[in-house]
Amino acid sequence: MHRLGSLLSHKPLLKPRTPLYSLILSSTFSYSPNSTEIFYDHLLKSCKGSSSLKQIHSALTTAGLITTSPHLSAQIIIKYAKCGDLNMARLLFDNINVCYDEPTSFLCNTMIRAYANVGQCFETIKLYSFMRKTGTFVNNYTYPFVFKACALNLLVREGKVVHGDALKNGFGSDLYVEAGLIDMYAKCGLFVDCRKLFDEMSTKDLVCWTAMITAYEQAEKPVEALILFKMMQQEEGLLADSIAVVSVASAVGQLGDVRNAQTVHGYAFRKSLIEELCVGNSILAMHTKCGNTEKARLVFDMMMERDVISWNSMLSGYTQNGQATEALLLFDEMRDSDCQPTPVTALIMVSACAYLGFLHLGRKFHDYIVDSRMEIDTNLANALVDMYAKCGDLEKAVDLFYGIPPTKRNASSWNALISGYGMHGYGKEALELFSRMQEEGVEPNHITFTSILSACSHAGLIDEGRKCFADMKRLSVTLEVKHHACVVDMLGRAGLLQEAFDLIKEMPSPPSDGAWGALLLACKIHGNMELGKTAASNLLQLEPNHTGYYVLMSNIYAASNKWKEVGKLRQDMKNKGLKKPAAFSMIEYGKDILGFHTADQENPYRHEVYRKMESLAIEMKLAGYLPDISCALHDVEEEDKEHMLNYHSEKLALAFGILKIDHGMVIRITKNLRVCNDCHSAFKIISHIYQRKIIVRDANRFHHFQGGTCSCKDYW
DNA sequence: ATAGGGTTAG
Repeated sequence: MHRLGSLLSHKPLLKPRTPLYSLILSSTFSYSPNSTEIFYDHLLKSCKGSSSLKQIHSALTTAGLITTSPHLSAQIIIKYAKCGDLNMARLLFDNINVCYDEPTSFLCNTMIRAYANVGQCFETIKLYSFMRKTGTFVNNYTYPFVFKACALNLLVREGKVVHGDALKNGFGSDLYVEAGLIDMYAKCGLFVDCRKLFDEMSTKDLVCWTAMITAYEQAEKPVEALILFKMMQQEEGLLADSIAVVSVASAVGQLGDVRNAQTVHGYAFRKSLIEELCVGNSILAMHTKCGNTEKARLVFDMMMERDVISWNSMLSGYTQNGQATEALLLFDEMRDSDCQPTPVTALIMVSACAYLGFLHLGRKFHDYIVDSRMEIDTNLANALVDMYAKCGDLEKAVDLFYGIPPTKRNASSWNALISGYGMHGYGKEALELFSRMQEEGVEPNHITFTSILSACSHAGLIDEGRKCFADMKRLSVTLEVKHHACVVDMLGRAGLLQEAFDLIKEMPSPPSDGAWGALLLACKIHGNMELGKTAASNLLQLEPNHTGYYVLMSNIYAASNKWKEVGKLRQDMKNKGLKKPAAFSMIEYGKDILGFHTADQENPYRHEVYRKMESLAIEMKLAGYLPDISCALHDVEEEDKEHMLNYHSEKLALAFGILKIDHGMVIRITKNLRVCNDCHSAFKIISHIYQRKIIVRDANRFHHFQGGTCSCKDYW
């Protein structure tokens, strides 16, 4: 930074020439190549690869053209720069400059461009300074390169100095220079300077508008971006080109605005812009961010060509919209395509496995990453830590975390590990890690606090959770609604229903469905029908079509034998066309993942599994287990309820595990819905009777059953 | 003979 600053403050040895002088220069020396030059020019233009370039280079040297033809020397420098051989380009540049009395602007611009394009700001600025020292005319071609280099390296100070030079030399109202400046100020985060410059421009072209729109979009101010886009169309009558569409699509995606998405899509279609790869990609990503994977897939299927960004966008679109299975299927297609997966692809697929809880598949992707020698950067390593934790293999998650070099661990790395410990019920460990994270100088963020609060809730660490919440207020961390919801959940599960309700009433912003939902769940666990009604009526205003809340409330009524109320809720659901999501449990068996529905009639193992379940029921009773029939929803005889409980999907999966999985092995089960009270008690007893370790994942929490107890100490 | 604005992951 300092070295660059001193470079710029150098007084030029020669007075820089004025624009007028350059005009004279360019008209006097207007260039026309001879036939030899045209021949070599052609050769250079058609040359591909560095070996043929070297051949042409030596031919040019032999012919003595390198030092006598400014055109050809510039062309070969451009070519070397494009091949990434900046050193050779520079060597040529220096040699040529020795041969001429003064370097030419064109050659310097060419060299500056080469440096700017790869972000070598130090060399860019050195060369700019060299031009000024030697009195080489700095022109409207030079500035955009310098600004680009400054933008890429966030060198605001240097950029401002060059900005001043541009103004002094009369290039302040060159559209190319101004667009470069807008972009530079935006990328450096100086939005005020950026907007001021933009507003003060007498004429603005499409590029300047797009640069300003992109500035807002990148700063996650999509509303402002769209306002500006409307102004551009209405006040200036400018029509968006493909780059403008890409930027606007991104803003619409941030808003998740379905209607605008349709408008942008329609525009891109009518103007045939959607046929361009990058436009197609951005429209695709826009739809997935609006939650519309079907539309996105339609765009994807219609694309004439696809690059890795198209594939990655579609894959992540599925994963983020809860269609991880679709992502897995699409990945198979990708492997048959001519697109090679990148570390970003791997990251998406690892998150898909995390979402599904497919440990076996997650391991396979991990192997795949290692086998294909993909670079595992911090992001990918974090995703792997998260995946192993969410798939139930906490030890492996911990291993991988410590494999990340301490200097490379960021907040997300710590968050993945902390939430991992929290999910598995290790609240004390999560809190310890939280302290260590801060000791090592990593700033906790809102996700860290969510993980910590939820860890306290899962482990029943009420006092610690309260303390943490108080600390957050003290540390002036921005308390979000979701943090309150975590505390409501913690208090509620612990049976402190009134305190939880008070917290909801005290919330600074209107309670989210998450907060009321946590309270409703607590009411179900602790059988509080009155408060449950309050929670449910608030919830049904916020989320009238959320099936889960209807089910919870009807569970509460059912537990108190209020069958009329249960019937009413059922009728409401029917009228709205809502269906209770089917309970579904999966168990890992060797390399397979086997699924069980409630009272499964199609499972190939159902006969032996049902037999085993019947004998398990007897064994459990002998060990003192009492069925918790409040978990059976149906308005039927007690005995039948008991019977029905035995066919909950997770119990069937467990019976299968006891039958088929070798005794020393952990039984891993994943359920899409929360495990019910009765299954929870049953699993504890079975873990004791059969001396098995059982790990169950439900709704993002783990239960480790062993020796008759559960890691969650019944705070679940 | 050289130029400015852009898409995926977290």
